[in-house]
Amino acid sequence: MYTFTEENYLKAIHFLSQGSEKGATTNAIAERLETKAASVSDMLKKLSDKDLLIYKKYQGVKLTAKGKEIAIKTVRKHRLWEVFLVDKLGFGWEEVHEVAEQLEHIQSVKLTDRLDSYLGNPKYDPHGDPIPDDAGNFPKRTETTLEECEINSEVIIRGVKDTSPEFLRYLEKLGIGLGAKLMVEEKEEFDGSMRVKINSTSDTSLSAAVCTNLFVKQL
Amino acid sequence: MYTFTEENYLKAIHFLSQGSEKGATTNAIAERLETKAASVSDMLKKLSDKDLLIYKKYQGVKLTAKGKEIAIKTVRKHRLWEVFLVDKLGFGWEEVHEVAEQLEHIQSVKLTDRLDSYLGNPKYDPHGDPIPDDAGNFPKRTETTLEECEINSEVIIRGVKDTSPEFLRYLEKLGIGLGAKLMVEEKEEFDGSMRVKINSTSDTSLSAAVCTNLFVKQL
DNA sequence: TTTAATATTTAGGTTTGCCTAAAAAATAAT
DNA sequence: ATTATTTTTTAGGCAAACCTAAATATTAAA
Repeated sequence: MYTFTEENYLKAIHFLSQGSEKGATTNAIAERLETKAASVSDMLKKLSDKDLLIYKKYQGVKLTAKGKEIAIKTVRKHRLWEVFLVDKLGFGWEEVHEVAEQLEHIQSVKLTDRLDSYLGNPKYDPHGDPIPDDAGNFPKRTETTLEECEINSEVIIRGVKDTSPEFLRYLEKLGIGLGAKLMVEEKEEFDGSMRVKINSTSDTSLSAAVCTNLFVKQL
Repeated sequence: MYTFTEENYLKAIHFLSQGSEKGATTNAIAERLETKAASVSDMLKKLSDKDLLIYKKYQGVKLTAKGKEIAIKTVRKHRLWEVFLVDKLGFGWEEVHEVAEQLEHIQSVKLTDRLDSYLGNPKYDPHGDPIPDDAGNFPKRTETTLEECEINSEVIIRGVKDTSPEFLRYLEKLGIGLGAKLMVEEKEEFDGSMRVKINSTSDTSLSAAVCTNLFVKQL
């Protein structure tokens, strides 16, 4: 029905529109898709003709209901496949994205639905990102970051904001994975770093850069 | 590394070269890929430039070692995914081909290998077709068809020559699946049909068209 | 063996998605 | 408010993979 490229554009625009009212800009889309602004302009015209987005020259774009639906369906597939790769095939959470970028374009409603139930209808992917259901609804999400936590609070790692392999590998090295328990022991005003105990064992100092990228649930 | 289209051409040529010494003809490739002969000519030139096949005008084509390797790797992925769909997700054997046509192009050696062992290193796909191993070697195969069997012989269904959904659904209706046991009770000289008992229960007459398309193993 | 039929290739054209370079619009700075 | 900068769009082109129509080879038939 839709090409890989079209789905990728819709997914990027969906992501970039999160929060902002104005939608996504040409340049931002180009950067995210690692292509040139001129190519994006081209493509926006085509997607607009297909009623997948609203496009007025120089004014950025917003997805239509149809465009949003396709974007969310693609995200759903991406995240379900990530769960599959980690839970069933034993991949590390830092190596699933690339493969899921391919698998997300497989067209078969039946496949997606069966996969979903085969995996036990997971609500979050291996990075803690929410998986929309069949109807496109995202599960609610605790969006507290570690940075916001008080001294002496105990928290469970629920997700990461930055999902780059570099960051994920660093967390791996620290022994911080989804579900890990952290105990906040100290907060350094000077640089925003925090001293935490990980899974009741090792003591580590986490930079502010790390703390702001960790979603947690208070215990 | 290679496009979907390239992989599909190589797979088609590999299939059409089975047995015949002369390789595949332009028309046969066009028919199999549901495209036009002119498009095939175009593509053969390109694949030849990439040293994936040997092409001399008007003389048909043969795959090079490299081309053959890609074709077999694609077949391997296709068949592994078919096993996944049937064994893990409960798809019917007549509906997996279409989805596997998409999944076979996913590029990730790790994925293929992990999938293989997750499925228990299967030797045959849901239609009884052999799955090449990591190195591209096909498991040996009993290529007896039901048609060749004598009266009173007992056989197990091992595969189908025709894998069209129509045929597979008809078999389903007859209660004939992979592993089913057949007892040959009668052979009709007139039209080549055979009267068989299926799984020690129902008695049915199978047309010659059906018999020639069933691979069996003698008990 | 010459003609007829079939198979294959060439020529020229389309669409998709990308590019660079240049023009135009929008935003920021003086 | 005019200039400078940045953003976006247009113009013109390219490669992949397809198409139709016409030309050329090959094979089969008379």
